[in-house]
Amino acid sequence: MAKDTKERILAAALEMFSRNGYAGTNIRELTASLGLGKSSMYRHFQSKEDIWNALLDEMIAYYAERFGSPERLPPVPDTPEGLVEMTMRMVNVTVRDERIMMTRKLLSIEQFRDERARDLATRHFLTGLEQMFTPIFAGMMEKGLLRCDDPAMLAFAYTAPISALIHLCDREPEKTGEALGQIEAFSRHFIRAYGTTEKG
Amino acid sequence: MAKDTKERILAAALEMFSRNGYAGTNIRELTASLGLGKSSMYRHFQSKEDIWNALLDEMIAYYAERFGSPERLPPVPDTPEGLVEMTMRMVNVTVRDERIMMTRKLLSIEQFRDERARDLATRHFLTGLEQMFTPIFAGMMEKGLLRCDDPAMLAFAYTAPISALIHLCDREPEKTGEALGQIEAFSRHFIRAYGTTEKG
DNA sequence: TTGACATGCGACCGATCGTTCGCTATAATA
DNA sequence: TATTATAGCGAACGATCGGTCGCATGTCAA
Repeated sequence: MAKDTKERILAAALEMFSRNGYAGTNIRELTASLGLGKSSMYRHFQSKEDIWNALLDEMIAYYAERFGSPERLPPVPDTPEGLVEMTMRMVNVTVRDERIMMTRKLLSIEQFRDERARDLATRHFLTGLEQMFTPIFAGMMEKGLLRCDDPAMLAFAYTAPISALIHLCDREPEKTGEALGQIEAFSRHFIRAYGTTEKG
Repeated sequence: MAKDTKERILAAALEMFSRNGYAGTNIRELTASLGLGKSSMYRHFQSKEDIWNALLDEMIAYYAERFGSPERLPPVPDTPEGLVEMTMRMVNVTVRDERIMMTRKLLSIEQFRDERARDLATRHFLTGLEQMFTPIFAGMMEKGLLRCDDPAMLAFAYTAPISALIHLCDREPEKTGEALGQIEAFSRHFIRAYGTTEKG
């Protein structure tokens, strides 16, 4: 029961922090949204800032588990179209998953205030995707699916535009469908530009 | 004197909002940073939110004047290297200019809370750069400097990675030098990938 | 049954928030 | 000069903030 409440508080904190920011969130609202008294929160956390730190711990651990482990790497596609499919599968998850979306929004809001949030933001928005796609592109080059080039540079050139459109989905959810279409179009464009065969 | 104070308040608001967010800023600190009494602010603005709205007005007008007008478009480069030079010139300005940097940070923080901030964020981070580079790339294609392709797609593929690295500079200013190097490297890579000649 | 512990609650605390008030000094207008 | 508007100030207001306190309840081991 206690453990459950603690997790529910963290979930509510993620939700409210990602909407209103840390400073814009008060614990009365937060606990009330769980049908909990204001003071009961202090049975589980020492302070508001303690919630923040615990939430960051959780986000960092979640990211490491979900995106950081090497064995979690998606397989190298066998065809150019396989890259598109893999990309769209990943993007669809990352855009629709409420928890991941709230995490991105929270990091956007708090990246300048907290050092750990700053580091996690860089990983979420930039280096993480790049590091994930570098070995994939290296593999595709070995298979002769992509022209030989610096795989890290290609990974950056591929993931940064996709990341920009994911941000657009966070900011303007009503454009999600349109953005997903743009991502797919960009992915095919990318293959046309860097691929070895003429047919996309 | 009055006009001057009003502008100084707006400047201080941009500075503090971009550091601590709207909710994380209090007017006592804000006015104190100007050597002004707490209550004097209300001679110039009706409320804290009024400051916010006036600041947004200013940011929107500033963006339109500085980046929105067609006559402000940079000329089409005559060589591939000219694109790199033009890019680095623009990026250097946009990364070092305190006001533009604070505007980006503010938009990152407040994009989910305010509709006008949301729209301006999309323009700042995505569509603005794209629209600026689309005619440039179209011109470079006409000049035979780039392979014929969809200039809008190329503009997106070019500006989104640069935008991502500009965000990195905002988030981790100590990496600015490194990021500028990466932008230049990416720019040359882009020309190698899409250009018509072999030499970068 | 009893004692200890965990978990919940409402009342309350001091601090801080945005904001208003009454007052003064200055500068422009008549 | 007399008047009026402007712009500054500190004190104080009510509301809300994060956080504490004492108490009630439920669970479970002894």
